[in-house]
Amino acid sequence: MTDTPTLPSTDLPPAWEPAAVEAELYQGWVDAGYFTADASSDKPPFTIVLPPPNVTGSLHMGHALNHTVMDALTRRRRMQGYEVLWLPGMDHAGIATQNMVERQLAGEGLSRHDLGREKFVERVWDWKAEYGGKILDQMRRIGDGVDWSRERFTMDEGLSRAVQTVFKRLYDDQLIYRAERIINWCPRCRTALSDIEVEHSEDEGELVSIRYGEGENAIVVATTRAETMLGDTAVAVHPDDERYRHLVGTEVVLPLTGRRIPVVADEHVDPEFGTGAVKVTPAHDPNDFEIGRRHDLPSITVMDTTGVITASGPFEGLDRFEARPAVVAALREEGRIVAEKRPYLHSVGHCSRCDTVVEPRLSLQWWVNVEPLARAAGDAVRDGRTQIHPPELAKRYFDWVDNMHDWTISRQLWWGHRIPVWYGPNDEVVCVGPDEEPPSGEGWTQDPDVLDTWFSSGLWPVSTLGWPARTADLAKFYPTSVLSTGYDILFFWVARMMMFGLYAMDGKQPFDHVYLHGLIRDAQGKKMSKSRGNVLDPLDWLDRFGADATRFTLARGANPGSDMALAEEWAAGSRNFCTKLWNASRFALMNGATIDRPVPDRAELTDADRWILDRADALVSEVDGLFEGFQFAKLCDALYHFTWDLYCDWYLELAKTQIAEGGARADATRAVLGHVLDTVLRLLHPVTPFVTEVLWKSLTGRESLVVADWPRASGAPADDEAERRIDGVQKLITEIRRFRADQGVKPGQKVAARLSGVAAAGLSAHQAAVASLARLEAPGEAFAPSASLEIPLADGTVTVELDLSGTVDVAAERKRLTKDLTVAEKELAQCDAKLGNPKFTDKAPADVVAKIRTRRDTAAAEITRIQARIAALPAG
RNA sequence: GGGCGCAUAGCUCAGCGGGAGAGCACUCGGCUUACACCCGAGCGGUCGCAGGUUCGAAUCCUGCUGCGCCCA
Repeated sequence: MTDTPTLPSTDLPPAWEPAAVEAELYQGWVDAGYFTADASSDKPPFTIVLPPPNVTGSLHMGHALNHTVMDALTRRRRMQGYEVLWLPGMDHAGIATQNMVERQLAGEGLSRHDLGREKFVERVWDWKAEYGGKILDQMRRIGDGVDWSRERFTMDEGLSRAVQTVFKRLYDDQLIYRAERIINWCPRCRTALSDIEVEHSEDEGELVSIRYGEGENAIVVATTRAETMLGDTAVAVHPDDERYRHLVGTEVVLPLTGRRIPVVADEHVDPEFGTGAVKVTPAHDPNDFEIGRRHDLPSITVMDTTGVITASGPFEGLDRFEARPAVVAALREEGRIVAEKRPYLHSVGHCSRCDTVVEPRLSLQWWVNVEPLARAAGDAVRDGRTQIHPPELAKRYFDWVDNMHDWTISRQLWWGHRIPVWYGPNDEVVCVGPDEEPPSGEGWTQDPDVLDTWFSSGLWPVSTLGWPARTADLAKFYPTSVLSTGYDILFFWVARMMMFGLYAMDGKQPFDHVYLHGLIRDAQGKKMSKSRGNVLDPLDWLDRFGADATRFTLARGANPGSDMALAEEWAAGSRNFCTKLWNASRFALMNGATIDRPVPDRAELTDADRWILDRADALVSEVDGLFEGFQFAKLCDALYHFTWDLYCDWYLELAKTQIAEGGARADATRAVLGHVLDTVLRLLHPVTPFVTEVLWKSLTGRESLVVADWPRASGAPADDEAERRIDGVQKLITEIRRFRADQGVKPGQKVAARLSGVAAAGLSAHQAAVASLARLEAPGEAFAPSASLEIPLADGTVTVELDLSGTVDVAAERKRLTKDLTVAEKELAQCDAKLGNPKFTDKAPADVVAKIRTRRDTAAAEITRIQARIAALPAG
């Protein structure tokens, strides 16, 4: 072995410090125009529209995961030569934003009504200019390669035009209508909500049974919302229910009010539930509304829009939650309370924005008849135009779109797209398209309400590309390639975008693939929540571990269809990986790793060279397949394993001896080091763009990895013999290390050793490597072997005699051999059991039987060998 | 109430018909000339329970138990 050459320095700093360089790198990429898409390009398109975050939002772990996924997908496609458009933007988040600004006004002692509609909306725009869009800067920090020149906002002029266009078109197609129905009403936000903006939870309440009527005609009903009895207009029973048959058609007196209400028979009453009789409040319950419709009952609204009782009487002016016990108390005083069950667990709807208990309320609203739209949205997935990943979630999608209720789209807000409908003095209703003049003159007024935010964000995949205009962007980049989001947003995003995209684009689906990732949880798999105090902040991770480590952690946890647990240790591990890559690259560069010199012909290469090149080839194929299948966790694991366990732990170590040889061998090694590193950096770049960019520029001297080519497997057949010999080298080294550790030899201490059987095992060329990695030195004149070990390899057994210059720890050696013996005996027993079963040898495939025979023979030989070793050990 | 999913090493998760795996944690030994954010070695599992199918089951089927999610 020659002297170790002094290592040349590189231009890389000794440690990877992400915080120092990330912002500058990112700005460089933006300035270079790498992320700006060209609609006139000849390259095949690859498009992702960012599910627009709320203008009020800031980056949380869920976003960070989704952005990592989208950035990885787009960066890979860009390297593969696609014309990539990743389009960013935000939605105006009607309720959330209006709440935010109203809170701000409240601090000044004002309400929005003090300002008036026009001034209030101006104020919201001011708010947006000053505070909105924090998340856009956070996207830069995480490294999102989005096309900032195409950034959009749902309230932009162009997108507003799209909204008005589609509204008009749907209205003309009679798919938008106005109707008075029971809707979900948030008394705090004072607006209607759609079904999916209501979250149900099992809450404790009280089930009160109330007796209506007297004597023979008495009938008992139960309710958890006693205050609604003020609005009862009937009692309903099942038509076949013998208990109540005599009462159907009669009237009972409604307590507290003195009103007489009918007893009606209705098929939808469940006679098994409770007393089998239900109170009917058509203005405050969806089921009761339906009963009311069937029996032509009046609807009496007993609350105002803030949940305060309006029914005249002692309860007027009380909030619904004050009125509830007050009504019960009054009923009790009249002796009408038959039973009270408390606590009583039942499902209660809450506003998804503010958590206020939703009040079902009779209200005149605008609706979308979703039936034809939802059927088209289902069909696009059914016939494979759009694929959902993972496919298991398609079922959930179908369940939703196939059973979707009509969609309430009007919101009683000021911030949003105002409904383009004018009402005339003689009950005229006119829907106005974007290029039409609204009717003017005495008595004409525009509908005061705005549209659900999802109405505009449902148009996002088409409106951001310029629709309804036939733009070059729309022609080039629609349908989009992938929509990525959490599975919890399936109904919000995917369903609505599918419905509108298909409708607007005459049946052309808005995306080819839908990738649904899991939700982020804490280290124990618990949901993150402020109240639990287990929320992890991606910005904190970006500061402390860097963008690459944050991204790698998230991508590595992204197994399809399942949630991911996260903890700081995960991020620290990824940071360590980046550091490892950094140091390995520095080492390779110090040793002259290069891509400028081609890798020599196979015949000129060592086993180690061929082995690592073959493994790199396999890695490229594996990573490609995993990317195509959205298998982010697995591709990260594959890259991690290759980089750390193969490239660093073995190839770099083997390369040390090859470089020490000098001459052509060293030059060839430098080429292999460089080419494999180049491949790894390219493959890692979509997930960890920053560290790979710095290293790759240093390795290649080229402009940027962002626009480098994606690697391809060479297609050369793998050298199985080289692999078998490297396996042998690894086993030899590992066994010697194990023996040394068992014997308590210090890792750094060199041990004189004599190897025999190396040539027969085919490892003559690898003696220097074994000596180096197992810390062996050549036997000197005084060589006195005190221990020996036999290591069976594929092509022969190598015997290693070691001079431990002292006594051997016989107990440790016996323990080690005994353990090996136990393993071999277990193996033998298992194999014999199988081979002794004629059904196995008859029925199992021949290759399986042959494999078991080989294993049996190997185990038997091992047992013989180890038993001899144990017998030869000195006593004690 | 209806539907779906999950139960594998201390923790988080891969594996989904023929030799129980990874990361982290833990134990032991090391500043071995890229890296202590490291290196080397190791410990650790009747694969939830009970049946069934099969030559063979962590892997397929049925039931049970526990947990989670979605919808009503």
